[in-house]
Amino acid sequence: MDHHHGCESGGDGAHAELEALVAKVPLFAGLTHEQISEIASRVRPRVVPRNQQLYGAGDINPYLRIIHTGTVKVYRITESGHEQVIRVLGSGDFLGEKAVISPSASDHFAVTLDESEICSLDHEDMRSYLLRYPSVAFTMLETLSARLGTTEEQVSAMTGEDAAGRVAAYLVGLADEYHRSSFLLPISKKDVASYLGLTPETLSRRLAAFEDNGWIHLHGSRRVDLLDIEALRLV
Amino acid sequence: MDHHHGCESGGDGAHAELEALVAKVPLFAGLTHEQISEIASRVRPRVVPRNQQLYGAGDINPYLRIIHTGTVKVYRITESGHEQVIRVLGSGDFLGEKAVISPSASDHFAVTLDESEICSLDHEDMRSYLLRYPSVAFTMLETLSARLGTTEEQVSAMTGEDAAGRVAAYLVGLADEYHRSSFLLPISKKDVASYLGLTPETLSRRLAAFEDNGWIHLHGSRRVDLLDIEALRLV
DNA sequence: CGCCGCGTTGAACTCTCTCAACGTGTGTGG
DNA sequence: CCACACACGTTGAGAGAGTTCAACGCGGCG
Repeated sequence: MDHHHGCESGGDGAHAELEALVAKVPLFAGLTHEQISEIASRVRPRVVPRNQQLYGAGDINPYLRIIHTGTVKVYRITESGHEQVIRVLGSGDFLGEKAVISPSASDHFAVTLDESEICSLDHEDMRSYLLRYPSVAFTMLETLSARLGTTEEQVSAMTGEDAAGRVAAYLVGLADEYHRSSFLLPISKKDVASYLGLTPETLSRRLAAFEDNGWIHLHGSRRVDLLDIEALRLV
Repeated sequence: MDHHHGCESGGDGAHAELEALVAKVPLFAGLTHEQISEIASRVRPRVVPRNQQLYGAGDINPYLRIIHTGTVKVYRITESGHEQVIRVLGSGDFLGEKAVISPSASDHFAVTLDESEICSLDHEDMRSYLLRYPSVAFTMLETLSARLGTTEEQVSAMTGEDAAGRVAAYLVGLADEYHRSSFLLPISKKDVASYLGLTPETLSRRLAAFEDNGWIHLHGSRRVDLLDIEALRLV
């Protein structure tokens, strides 16, 4: 009983372990034990090292991937060669749903930022779950709908807010998400800049200005303390 | 058989008409005749005059709306009072799905641009169809996934392309959609500017520059002829 | 027929990007 | 374990693109 890749050492033990993992995935919340078990039997768990590309533009990527631990960055390269970070995924999130829903070559890239545990599901299997288990489809609708809302807000922010406004909103958003006013940036400042549609230089200047105003405090290259959230909310 | 406005005047005739209407909606493609009939019996058709607001930010909007004819503009007002056009809907499109999927106050506005025939579905009913008819949920997933892709591209375009590039891409996109190099803008130039994240002044200047280059020809306030699509594709 | 909003044009301003140089830290290989 | 290298991050100065403000012509809806 020892298989090669990572996770699944033992027979029943590993399977039970895998079921527990699958049961924790929000996408599969609300399924019965049997249904979870069925899915777990077809899932391929894997430990992916840091900085590994999961797929790139042009790839036909046949898997829905679910992140158990770690972080994944999804980005796109524009025609002008400019890198645009689309979103950052963490525990419980999934990616690759587009390939499941409407198979076609991917137009973006996905890379791990930390060592990550990721489960892969063949898209034929996933399709069958979507059609057989309405709650899975419904949860996926919830997720896509929420993601669409976020992306639409991003569009508004790009044109409606200036650099300072976007940076401030981003920091306040992180504080809300973590329920803390001191936190580590989930991605490098370079990537934050890309996500906000700014150059690294501009981001650096805005952060420096916020610090001069006494609104934030920067520590090391990732830690941020928000000292005056109200001031930041007012842009 | 003369009904006032398509709606619910007569008995069977009107119902059969309504079924034919529902059967044409992409969202309900693939359903059996009985299922279509069930949905048709719960649908509320309505003719909406031009420039009528369907719902606004803050409203709790309990309907999924399906557009049979006409055009609807969906937009958002940013904190700074800036209007941002999110998308423009036409025949076969639906809106209000967010209220169905995760009920909450709307954060955007929807207005008719032409007189439009629009069917409303109570969100409890729609929820039940989503859970009972997997193909409906799947089609909705397809739609949301495609819309998400479009919106993500919009984000990239906002930061990766300059004004000329966005205007050119928009014009070429319309030509592709209509399969014609001469067409009418679906919305006012003011709204086009908002959609592209520009001021009306900048849009006007870019269009004038394209016309000077002999790439396009403007006629009246809405008609556009593309004279050199290749030049436009190269930005 | 009149009016309001759309669209256009002009000129000045401001914000961000670009280019460049320098400091830092992180990961790697000797 | 240390040294080096490369990518990240910061700071400065300059240029360019889009916005803003203002005025005016035009057209469509009431």
